[in-house]
Amino acid sequence: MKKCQENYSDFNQPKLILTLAKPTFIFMSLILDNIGKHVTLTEEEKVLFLSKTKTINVKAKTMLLNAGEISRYTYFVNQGILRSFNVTDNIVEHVLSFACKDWWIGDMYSLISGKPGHLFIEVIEDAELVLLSREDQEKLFHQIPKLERFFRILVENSLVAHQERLMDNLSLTAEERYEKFCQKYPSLITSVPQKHIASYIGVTPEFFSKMKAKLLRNSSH
Amino acid sequence: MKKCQENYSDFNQPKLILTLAKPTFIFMSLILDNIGKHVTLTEEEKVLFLSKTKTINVKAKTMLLNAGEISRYTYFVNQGILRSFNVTDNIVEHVLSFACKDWWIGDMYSLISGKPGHLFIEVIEDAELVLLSREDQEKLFHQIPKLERFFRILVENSLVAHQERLMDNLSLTAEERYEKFCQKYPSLITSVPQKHIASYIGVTPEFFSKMKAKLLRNSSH
DNA sequence: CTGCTTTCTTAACCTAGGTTAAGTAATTCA
DNA sequence: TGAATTACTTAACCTAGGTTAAGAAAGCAG
Repeated sequence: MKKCQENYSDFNQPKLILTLAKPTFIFMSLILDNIGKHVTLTEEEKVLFLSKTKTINVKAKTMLLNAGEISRYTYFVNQGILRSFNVTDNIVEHVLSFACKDWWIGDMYSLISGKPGHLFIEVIEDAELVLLSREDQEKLFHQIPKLERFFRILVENSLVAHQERLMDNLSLTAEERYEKFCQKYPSLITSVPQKHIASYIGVTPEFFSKMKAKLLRNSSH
Repeated sequence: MKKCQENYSDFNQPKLILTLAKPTFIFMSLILDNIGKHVTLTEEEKVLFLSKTKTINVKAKTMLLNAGEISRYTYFVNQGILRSFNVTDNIVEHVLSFACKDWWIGDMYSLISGKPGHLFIEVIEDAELVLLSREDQEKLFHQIPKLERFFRILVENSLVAHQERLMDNLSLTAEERYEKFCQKYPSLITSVPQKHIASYIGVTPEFFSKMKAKLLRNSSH
């Protein structure tokens, strides 16, 4: 737990230091494949869609979005790891979601309301991201109705996942929630600081540490 | 807390005892007005949409959906109160959501996966409901793209609400969550059994009762 | 109106997880 | 490489909320 004041405030002046990049060749079709899981676009539609996106490289620790800012972009992860979280009492962080390769992340509240959001979005591991602005997204919904279908399905799935997590938080112990986390995000277990995992499942880093020690003790003997 | 076994099992044989009803005149346009909040349909589109819906009257205590069943319908509430909940260890209920006049409710997981769901949907107060089957809904998405837009927006809003509730559960006390509940559902405070409110905010009925007594004591003097 | 069922309350006791604090291991960056 | 920061662990103590149980109140069907 840390004072977020000091950590995030210096982000305000220099404004996003990032590298505009031609999408790395091996990732060019990752986002199209992702869309292809739910709808089939024509070649022309693919080109039109890609023309509205920007691809950027961002270093670990970059804060892509601060609470209180209006969010314009939805992010698709070609590579790397991000997290979104909020901060209560200026101190305690709560991780809302992680995003790794082939996942989408954004501040839906700010995107749809156009108001300042409550979320921070931070790069945990150097990342290559595809950006889609809400403005372009909505234009694309008119030009390519299949894209609106795609995002409708994407949001439906996300809603179901959030409903399940809500119920899990009400009915499972911290240990059981950790087990589910491990199933859902196996790749993250070792690659993000465990205090963020603790925050995601809803316990303090201290309790998480105690819990993990207990799990080890029980499994080894 | 009760054994759900006895309460719900008798629902299986007689299958939905309900009254097929012409939508009550005063509610005829409630669902159209609701849709009109986000998209504008032509008169023909309205007629087409309504032709795919059924309106029914259901008595309090009817179980519209049991966990383990495949859910075919999304419900819109013209009048009355419903709740959706799951049951863990065959005993403990967790309320996922309430729905009163002008709200939508359904088991999104089962609807989109086509698999048996985990939710029960129960009528708390005699209700008039508009039913839309997933099958018809998807046909309508092709015939009236604006309807797909409407549901995309509806689900986006629902996602934001669920994200906020998730964060609230991680960061607020039971008392603060109750306060938020009162703001969000003022009409329910007195009209649903308070054990359901306790469940919604994530505490036991006993603790809820204790908490309420404390609030009263503090406010009165 | 009456008995039965469901809901609500109260109270004593319990526990999962939080807090504080201090020390140890990793990272990071100069 | 080594000082400084950040992350993790451990342990003693604490508390919000759970559990169990029993009685009171309120709904409701006959």
